[in-house]
Amino acid sequence: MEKNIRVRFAPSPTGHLHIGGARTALFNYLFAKKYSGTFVLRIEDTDELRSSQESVKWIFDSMAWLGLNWDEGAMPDGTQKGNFGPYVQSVRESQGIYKQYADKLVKEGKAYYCYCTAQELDEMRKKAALEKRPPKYEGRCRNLTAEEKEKFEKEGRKPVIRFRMPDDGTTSWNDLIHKELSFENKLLYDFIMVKASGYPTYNFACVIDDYLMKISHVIRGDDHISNTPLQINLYKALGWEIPQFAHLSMILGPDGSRLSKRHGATSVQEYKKEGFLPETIKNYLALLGWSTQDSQQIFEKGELEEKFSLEGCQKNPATFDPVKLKWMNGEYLRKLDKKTLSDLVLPYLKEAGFDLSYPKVPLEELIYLEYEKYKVLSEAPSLLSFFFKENPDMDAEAVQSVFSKPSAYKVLSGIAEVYSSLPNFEEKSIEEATRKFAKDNSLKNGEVFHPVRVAVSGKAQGPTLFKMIEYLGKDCAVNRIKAAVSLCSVNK
RNA sequence: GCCCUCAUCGUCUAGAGGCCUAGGACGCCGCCCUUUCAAGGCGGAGAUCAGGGGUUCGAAUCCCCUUGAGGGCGCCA
Repeated sequence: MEKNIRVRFAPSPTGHLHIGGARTALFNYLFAKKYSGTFVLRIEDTDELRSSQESVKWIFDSMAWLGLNWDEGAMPDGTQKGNFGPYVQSVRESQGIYKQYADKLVKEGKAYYCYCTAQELDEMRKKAALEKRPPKYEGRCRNLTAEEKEKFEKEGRKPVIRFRMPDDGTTSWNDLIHKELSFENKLLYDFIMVKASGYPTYNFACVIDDYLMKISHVIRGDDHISNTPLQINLYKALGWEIPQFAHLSMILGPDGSRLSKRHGATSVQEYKKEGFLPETIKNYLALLGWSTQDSQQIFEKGELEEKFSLEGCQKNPATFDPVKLKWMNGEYLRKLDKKTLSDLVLPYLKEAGFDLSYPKVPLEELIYLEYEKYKVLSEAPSLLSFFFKENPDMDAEAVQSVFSKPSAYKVLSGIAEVYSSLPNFEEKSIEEATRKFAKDNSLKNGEVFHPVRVAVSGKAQGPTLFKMIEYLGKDCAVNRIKAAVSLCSVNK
């Protein structure tokens, strides 16, 4: 690869970091890592109405959580890191950076003031639609005379600055993912560079900044393909070198439409809250639109950074599959050691309002008992609840199916005796005693194990039985079994 | 309406003219392990490579058309 690879992620702070945005950030990050380039974070807050400081913070938080650290750009503490700052467009605007280039283009006749109002534009579009013409701006203000301008100014109209698009020829580029892409200039339109408020628009600010920040590769979503010829013409008008472009495919929801809120969780923050690991999100997102030649699924730490390439990127859109995401999270969760898993699960138990002081054994032991069950961290409370209270919630179905067996009463009353006289209340001795009880009473193991499990945990399914009983402790286990005796429908 | 893009199992994908009677992964089904649920192991179903034309000795792979899907046509980004 060429030297001085510089890429950027340029989110607009109008909400949480979306899963699609996170993927764009990830691909830029991976590309930079792969080629030892520089990853820049630029804040594109030129939407005065929707941008917010809060959103900037959310984006920083999500990026940090995912481990997508940037080498240059706006930093969470408000500073600007790097030699091409500031990296916040509103700040750049206030320094007159955009104005300077807009003025230059106007002076050179490559851009012009347009006095059309929003309402007028709207009417023009409606009329065009009615007449089955493309709804593009027809260049009404392209050649305004000084008198006309003066007249508009007197009316108090605030002009915008439009780029004067070439009338003929074609604009094409060799997209790193899509190969040759080309547009006829006559279909392009005189886009607005500077709004009436003096703020730059996306298409304008983006080009100015990518150039000034020496961005070598613009890696962004497919939805920007039609903006690209506009931007390329701007580069040309300015006489600037055009960067490489790579357009990533979109992420679709299960119904085939663009992933959005109605498909469920879409922000990185929501996935974090649900209990997905950042490693999972990174890995899964990487596989959405990219793959290795051997279709590798799980990547160890650092592997993505090493194996990523634009060549492996898919042109067609990918459907987001929450089921596979969960499977993958389970894979990552199972690799965690006791301590790490426990630290991650604890907040969920706290939030569920559990009495964490109730269990007599270390919490990390309890948590680890079910380690291969978790798909997302938020499932932990329901899996472990019976460890944290005097009387477990009894699952009606389990009670019905297990305690209605003729042998249940005998088993539970008998085993309660066995357990209470057990000197060493440990997994091994509990198991031995339980098996012996079954044998002595000519019962199948299952006939004994099942009712005991339900009696002790309230559920038909759960952790390995004897370890679970040990962790509950003798008193607790015996009490629960005794209490369950009364639930047996056949009393003999 | 116009422009652009895309098209391999339900889903993510491998595949860059013969290695493909199309491979992997998720999900699904079955078996094994097992006190349960998982996890794990093994096996299975599942794609005439959207359809139709070409090119070629030979096409999932190249070309054209059709169809379908997505994106854009904002003083949003």
